Amino acid sequence: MSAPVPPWQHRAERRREPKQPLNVDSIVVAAMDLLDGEGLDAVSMRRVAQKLGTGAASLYAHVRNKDGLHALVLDAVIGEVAVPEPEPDRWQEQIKDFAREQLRVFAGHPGIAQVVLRNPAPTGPHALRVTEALLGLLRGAGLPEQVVAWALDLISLYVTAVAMERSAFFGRPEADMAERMAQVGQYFAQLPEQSFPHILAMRVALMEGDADERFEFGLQVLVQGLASFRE
Amino acid sequence: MSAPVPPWQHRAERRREPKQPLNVDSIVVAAMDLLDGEGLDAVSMRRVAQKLGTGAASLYAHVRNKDGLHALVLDAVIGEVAVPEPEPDRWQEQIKDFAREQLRVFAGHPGIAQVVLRNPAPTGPHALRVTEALLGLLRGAGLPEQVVAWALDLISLYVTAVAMERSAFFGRPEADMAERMAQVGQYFAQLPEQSFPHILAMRVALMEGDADERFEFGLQVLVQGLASFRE
DNA sequence: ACCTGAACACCGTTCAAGT
DNA sequence: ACCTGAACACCGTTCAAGT
Repeated sequence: MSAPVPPWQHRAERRREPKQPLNVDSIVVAAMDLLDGEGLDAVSMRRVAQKLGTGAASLYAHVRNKDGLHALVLDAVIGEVAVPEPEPDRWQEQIKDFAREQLRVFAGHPGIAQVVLRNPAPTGPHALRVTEALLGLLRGAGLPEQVVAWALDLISLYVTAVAMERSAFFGRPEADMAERMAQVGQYFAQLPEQSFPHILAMRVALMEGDADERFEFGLQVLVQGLASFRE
Repeated sequence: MSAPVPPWQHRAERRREPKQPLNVDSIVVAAMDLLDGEGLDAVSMRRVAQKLGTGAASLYAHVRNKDGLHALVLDAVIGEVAVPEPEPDRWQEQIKDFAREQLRVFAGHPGIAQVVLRNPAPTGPHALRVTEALLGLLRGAGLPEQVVAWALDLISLYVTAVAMERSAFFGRPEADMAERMAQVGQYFAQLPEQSFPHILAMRVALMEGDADERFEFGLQVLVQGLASFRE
């Protein structure tokens, strides 16, 4: 028979938090907290473990490795993407809406786009749901089958790349996008005209438009380009 | 007067290499060697310094930090991109050729595309040369000025994103792209038909085409989409 | 089966000290 | 001005040992 544990020791053992046992869900939640607050670089095995009151080694019983954890976080993020019911008459606008929605969600989790670009063709449950929905939109648009299949990847790639560009400025309030572009504008203005006539002539147009306008332009090019494949 | 250095000590001091003094060029060359052989992740301050027979701290007299070094390497890579003389009659084909050339160069330096996505709008001397040339192509195409300006970014973004996707498979001979796609195909085939009718119906088309065919499809969508803006 | 601390082999960057 | 070693504060992953 062992002596009962005195209460001050009891409390010392669980002083941090209720310390429920580890599981995949709590790991993903902790990882998403770090992602949203500090960006993808903060989602390290050690930081996530620290947030859960344990050591990095403990996570390996629940996730294969850091890439596996990032893939789980990515699917959780994709779970936030709302998908529409197809209305074939307005397929162009629906594709744009879908792309805007996906960009909005990705932009809310800075750096997550990088996981997509490093792990092409995600196959988590939520990614499948979104793929199915986007295929539904494209198949109602009167496009050849092969165009539908490749357009799926092309649209995702465009949205993902834009999302990654945007999160490049995360956590740098001083050197934010507007200021950076102003600096580039100054720089262009003082280039030698003989070597860079086009850049100098286009100097104003090159700086025109905020991030959203540029994204919209790309969407317009995409859907117009796709429409040229209609049968 | 000090005694002359005995020859065995003299040799001991410079036993590794001729050990010419550090400078930016030799640092960039060493970094590119690592990049080409092992990918961007190998281009660390410590590995580059090791290749030059010194310590990481010594590099900071010549480059601001790791991001600065990566930016210098990026511009050196862009220096390999050949640019054409504009022939306005075949602007669509010239834009495609330019994109193919840029992808070819980026693919030869695995991971470099990531530097572009993290540092939008590169302004190194070679980047300027390429920008000037691409603007020349686009301005001869009869597109509105604002379309030319935004198309410049859009084309670069597409090529960069594809390059990054491709280098995701660098150094993994086993899980190479073809095998990965075959696995995805198997996975799609066993999905429940009620939940994923579009994916199942499109299963063959989704797997069709190699990386180059998909890139060409995207180029076609881009130039067709741009052409819809002609005045 | 799950959890842990310690260890291993890495990082980027700073700094005082040397030349 | 340039170079250096050591230090600091981080990494991912493995492993023997615990429960």
